[in-house]
Amino acid sequence: MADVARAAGVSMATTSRALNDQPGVAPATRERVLEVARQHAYVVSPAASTLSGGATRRIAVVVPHLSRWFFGEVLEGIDATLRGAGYDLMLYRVGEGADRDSFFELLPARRKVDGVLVVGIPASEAEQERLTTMGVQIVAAGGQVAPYPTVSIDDHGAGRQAVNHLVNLGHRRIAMIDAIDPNASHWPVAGRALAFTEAREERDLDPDPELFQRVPWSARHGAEAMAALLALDEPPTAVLAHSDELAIGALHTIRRAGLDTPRDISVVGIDDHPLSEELDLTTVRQDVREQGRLAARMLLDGLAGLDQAPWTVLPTRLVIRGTTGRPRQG
Amino acid sequence: MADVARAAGVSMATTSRALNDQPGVAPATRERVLEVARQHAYVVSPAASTLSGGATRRIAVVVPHLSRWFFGEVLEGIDATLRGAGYDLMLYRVGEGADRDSFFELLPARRKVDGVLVVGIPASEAEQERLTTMGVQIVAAGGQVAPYPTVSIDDHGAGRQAVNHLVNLGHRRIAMIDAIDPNASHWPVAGRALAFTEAREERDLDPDPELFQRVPWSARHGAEAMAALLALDEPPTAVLAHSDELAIGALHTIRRAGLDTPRDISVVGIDDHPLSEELDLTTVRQDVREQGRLAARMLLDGLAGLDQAPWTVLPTRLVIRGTTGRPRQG
DNA sequence: CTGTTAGCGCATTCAA
DNA sequence: TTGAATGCGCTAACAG
Repeated sequence: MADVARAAGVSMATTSRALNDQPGVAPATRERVLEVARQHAYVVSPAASTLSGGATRRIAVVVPHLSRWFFGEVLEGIDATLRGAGYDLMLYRVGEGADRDSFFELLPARRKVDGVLVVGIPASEAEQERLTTMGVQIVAAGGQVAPYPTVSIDDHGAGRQAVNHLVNLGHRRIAMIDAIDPNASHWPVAGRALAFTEAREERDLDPDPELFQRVPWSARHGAEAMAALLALDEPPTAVLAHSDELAIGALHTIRRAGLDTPRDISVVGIDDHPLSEELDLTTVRQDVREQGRLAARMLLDGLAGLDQAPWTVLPTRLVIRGTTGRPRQG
Repeated sequence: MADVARAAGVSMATTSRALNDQPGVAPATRERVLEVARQHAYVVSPAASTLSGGATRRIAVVVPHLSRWFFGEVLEGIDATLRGAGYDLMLYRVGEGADRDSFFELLPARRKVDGVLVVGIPASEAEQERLTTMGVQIVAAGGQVAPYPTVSIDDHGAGRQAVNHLVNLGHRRIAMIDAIDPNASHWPVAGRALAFTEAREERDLDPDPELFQRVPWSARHGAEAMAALLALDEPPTAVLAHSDELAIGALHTIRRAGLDTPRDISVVGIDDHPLSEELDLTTVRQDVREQGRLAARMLLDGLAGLDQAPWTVLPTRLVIRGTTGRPRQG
């Protein structure tokens, strides 16, 4: 930078200010500095900036999975917002247990990032406090309630939209295939299952406990759960799946059994996975990418000292496609 | 670090050496320094290390997409290897055009990372040169041939495995649904289509050009392409899809048309997408996560000054499931 | 509006 | 094997 300063005939301080869009530089001077910098193909060293008390202009994004559609989609949104603001994205995939602990232990102390975006897993109060006391902003995204700024959908409401759709079609013997994430000690999106159990009482559904299946998150497990449901003495007339991936597995079991949707059984999922449109799956749509965008925006706002909404809830919408219909004998 | 040095009764130089596992420190001294550092919950400032001539211990991973299964899976592999080596992962999603240019322009000059892992998109020679001259290592992963270390599958071979399977079953009127990525100027995995066109000649297949469809990468487009194929005067008896996502779309069109696989038509994909097992799709399996692991390992080796394999090709394997069989009048 | 000065925290010479 | 000194490149006070 010294070279640029000299070539522009100004001091390093002015150069720094010009390069960082800071106030207190005459427009003409600023332009001259910028021009010289361009000629020298000069770019500031982020390491030096950081060391000198500045920020890192890096954001850590913490996810429990990478190969699942939801997380990729959130990342797209986060990436777009961060890049637009000139921030870099550091990706951390942390599971539960040791590597998670070490993550929350080491990251803030090392001052590697200005903020943390936690996606899909709740950070404990201790972890949160650890971050904020180190001056690191934190925002969460994706199905959870947290004591810090959060953007998510209303999982409980989404579950209701799905169940109500089935109930309104006339179904009474409704099953749910719920998901449990083996990689998470707390399951953030219990709201979907809650909506189901509530509806069971409020809308006078068949309370048979065998109609509630809980399996790991995968199409295969969805298929197995569906097989178990079909094996019941009296199979359900409709199934609510915690996610589209589970629903897709269920659909396949139904087909293999020689049954048809929605003639023999209805299936509704939640998410609106890219393949769902093609598989004609009725589902509750959420805008995942937008959640990423918003969460990143909130984090950036916090970094800028602006007020943040404490909890933003994005709407969901029932998308009726071909896998749901009235039960057989109306 | 000064505090630690004082508390341990040694100089900063010794402290630095001890903390960085460098030679020239008496075991006893090293242990004492480490112990003091632990008590003080001290961690080195990466910014200061970098500034002082050290490396960043950061790797940039460049991908064209984030919400597609393949890229999430590669990232899982990369992340695992990088984390194990104590490196951080900076994620860059770059498309084509302006933001891509600016990426390759700015990243190396800013010395933000020690190396770059390019996934799924070929870097031009100019871009590659720009990186290496700035002292940044580069390794590629995923379906492409590049003038620098690369790990991929043999796309041509994978295509062959798929076509041969169909030919061996007795099919002669075989169609291909190829993928074109609207986000990429160069399409790296042309090998799959090449295998198809070659087999057409070598194995005496029906050369009807209408049997070759090329569509954007999505289940929906796969479905549309399949509809076009079914609308032909003489539909194919088998279809090779460039990827499982396209194949899944095709399968759905087939079902909607009241046809059955493999009775009326056979379908084979490439990838072994997580949903393929559940949908019983015959496919050619590739180990995507391993590609990520290996690519990261190669990059790390290069950084360490070790020899790198110039081009590593991972095996693929035909997985015969329920969507392929002999043609109707065998 | 601009310049001067003083660190930021570490790795690395070169001596001892 | 260890220590003292130097500089990495920049930003933030403070002065002018």
